[in-house]
Amino acid sequence: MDFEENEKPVAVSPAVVKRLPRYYRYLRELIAQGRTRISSGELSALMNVTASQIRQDLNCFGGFGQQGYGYNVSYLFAKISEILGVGAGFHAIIIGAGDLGRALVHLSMFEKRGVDIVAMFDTGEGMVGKQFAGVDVLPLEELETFCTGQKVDIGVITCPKEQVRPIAERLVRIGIGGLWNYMGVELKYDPREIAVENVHLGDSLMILNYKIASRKHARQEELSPDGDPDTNPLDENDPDA
Amino acid sequence: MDFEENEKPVAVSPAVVKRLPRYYRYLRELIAQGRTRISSGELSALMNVTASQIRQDLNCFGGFGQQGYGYNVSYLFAKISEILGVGAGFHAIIIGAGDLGRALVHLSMFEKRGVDIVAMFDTGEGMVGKQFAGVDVLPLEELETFCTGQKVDIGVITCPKEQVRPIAERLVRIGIGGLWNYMGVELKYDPREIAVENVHLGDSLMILNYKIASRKHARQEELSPDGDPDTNPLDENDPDA
DNA sequence: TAGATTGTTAATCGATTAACAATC
DNA sequence: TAGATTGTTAATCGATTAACAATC
Repeated sequence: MDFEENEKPVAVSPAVVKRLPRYYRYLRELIAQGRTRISSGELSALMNVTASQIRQDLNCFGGFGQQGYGYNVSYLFAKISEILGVGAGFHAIIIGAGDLGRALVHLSMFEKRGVDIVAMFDTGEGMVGKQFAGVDVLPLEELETFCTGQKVDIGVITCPKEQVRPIAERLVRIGIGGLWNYMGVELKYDPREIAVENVHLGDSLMILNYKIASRKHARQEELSPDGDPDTNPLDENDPDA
Repeated sequence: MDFEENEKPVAVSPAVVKRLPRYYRYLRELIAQGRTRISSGELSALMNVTASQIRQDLNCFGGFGQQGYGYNVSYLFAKISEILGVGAGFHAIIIGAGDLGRALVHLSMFEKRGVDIVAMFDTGEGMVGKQFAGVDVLPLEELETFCTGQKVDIGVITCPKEQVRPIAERLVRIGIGGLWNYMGVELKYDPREIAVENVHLGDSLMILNYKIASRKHARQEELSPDGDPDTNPLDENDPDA
């Protein structure tokens, strides 16, 4: 339970939160396969994490299992879905109808997770008035009018870098629930005021670069004799990272 | 240096590696501003991390600073760039010329980080032969021919989910350096065989969802003065479900 | 009941922060 | 030199894993 006896909410550690979507994916897959029941041991083998971690993680939110039985797959999936706000009926708008914004609106990601894209916004003459995946592109000036006329929870930021901060500011003023920021511009808001999730694609590319470059170095080391058998061989099994 | 005296490579912790791209961005910005010198203390204030962590992180790779002076910004930037493989002249191909692939090829991300996109691949009649951002879309059958005829380091995977595993397999066989996987399909390879970096956009959206949803619950807690202290409701974070 | 497996506490491990001696 | 600030070791904190009693 994430409430102590005095009913004060206890923050779930970020490490745990980061793992939740992965549980969600695996459980969805298990349901698709018709599994009705699974133990932490079986799930651990499947996901390459310890059974202990699975039980510990799930117990941050409540006792979802049953001793001697394991977990009921659909019940557990329902619980995790609920925790992750799937089915909360969140509405999103996309700011920027450029390549990235248009790619996002076409992906099934949002609807698969119960998030409804209700509008896109752009300044460019070329884009305003068009439709992508059935979503209208509205002029940026109408942002406030639109958002007061209808519930909007998430602002997806894909506009040019220079506009990121002013637009974030406008969305905060509107009282939107969260920002999904793709532009690599760092936004500093009090998390109690607005939730921010940054997608740093460039950072991810750099990390891949690093892995490739460092593997090359390691290889070159391998070739030179010195090879000492009792080294631990870069043992990184983290499939997700 | 990440080599000990005996020249054995010591694995840098994933926590440190994840932070490197952020240092890279801040240093690039400092250079743009004309800064020539910075101390760990100043950088820590700027980046909102401890000075201790900055010094600790940088020292995994070598002594880049100077006591009593701090760090030379361009030197440090050059070092981090090198560690991250910027300027290593990596070549990338994009598998899948759908919305996502086309969005990626248009972003300046790759060239800004010294990675060259040398081709896109697709099966669809509609796409093969077209050009996006000056990059040709080739038929998927030519994957092997193309990659043996020219150095390719990175495969960006944006093709349909069902094709992800077979295509990854082909790229591994070709001996490509790393995969940048956007499709949320988990790939399990020995990191010594191929580097894999997964971009789970759906997971990121879920985490944002979680933050928004849990903030709402916290708010509601604030409002209700004090719940019944000794109830153990399995589900108090279930106002809407 | 006996076997299985959770929920949970305790032990271990890793990562972050603090402190300070080295040194520019 | 004196002041500043690194590089590095030691202390703290948090997260993961192991162990086991509770219990289905």
